[in-house]
Amino acid sequence: MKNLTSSECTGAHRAVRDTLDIVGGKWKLVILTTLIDKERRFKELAREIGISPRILSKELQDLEINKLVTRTVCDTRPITVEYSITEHGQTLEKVTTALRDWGLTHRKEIIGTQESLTPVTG
Amino acid sequence: MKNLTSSECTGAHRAVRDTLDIVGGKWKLVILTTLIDKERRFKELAREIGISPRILSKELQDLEINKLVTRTVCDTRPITVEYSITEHGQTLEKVTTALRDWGLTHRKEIIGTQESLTPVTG
DNA sequence: CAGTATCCAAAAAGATACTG
DNA sequence: CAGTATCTTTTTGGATACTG
Repeated sequence: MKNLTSSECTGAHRAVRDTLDIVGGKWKLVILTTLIDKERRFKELAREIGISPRILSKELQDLEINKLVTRTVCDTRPITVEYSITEHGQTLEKVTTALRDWGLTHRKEIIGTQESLTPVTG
Repeated sequence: MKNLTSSECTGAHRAVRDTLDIVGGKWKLVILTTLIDKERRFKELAREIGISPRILSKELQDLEINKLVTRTVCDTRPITVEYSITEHGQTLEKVTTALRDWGLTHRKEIIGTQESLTPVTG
């Protein structure tokens, strides 16, 4: 048997890190899962998820660079912009599911065992 | 019909956020995947993954609070402390796998399409 | 050895006013 | 409306010296 720690894991570690770098922030998955429902305009997103325009703008740019959302300028008056999730963005579903399932499992594990402490989230 | 954005998604969003809060930092999954191989002492971990003692200490405390690792003081001279991954910690494997798989997929998607930009990680 | 204390840098997030 | 500019705060990570 071999030493997994830094041989076989090298590529795996990087891949895991990649994913976390891309969708691991506070807003990325919130935005994406919101867009799964249906496309939104900039301000709709801002309102619905409660995020300031500066942050939202940055997050959407990041997502667009990684081809997870598309940005479409609509020729209206005034101009509106629609953001949609891409097919590639939708491949994150397995990730989201895994995160959600484990989160639920963890709540049971932690809350079932010790009640007063707050090891979870906030 | 109902407004999915903040009704049906509430629990799911929270669960996803929980997981990211718990293992989403720079080191948590690195530490855990290292410990899957075999248990380590404090300084071994510090050396192997290249992390400063202050950060490592904090990360291990977080992990212990969430029952992902156990801390065992060994009655040696001088004292040594061993950290091991728990069974609960090992249930993160599905999460890690999902993150890794998507990271690999994403590299193909991005690198296959556009070569010069660096939308991935660093 | 295992960890804490102190100090510091960088990144992430947020409030808010402003522009085309 | 869709953003950007500016400023501030919070969080995160890190170097390093020190203690039991």
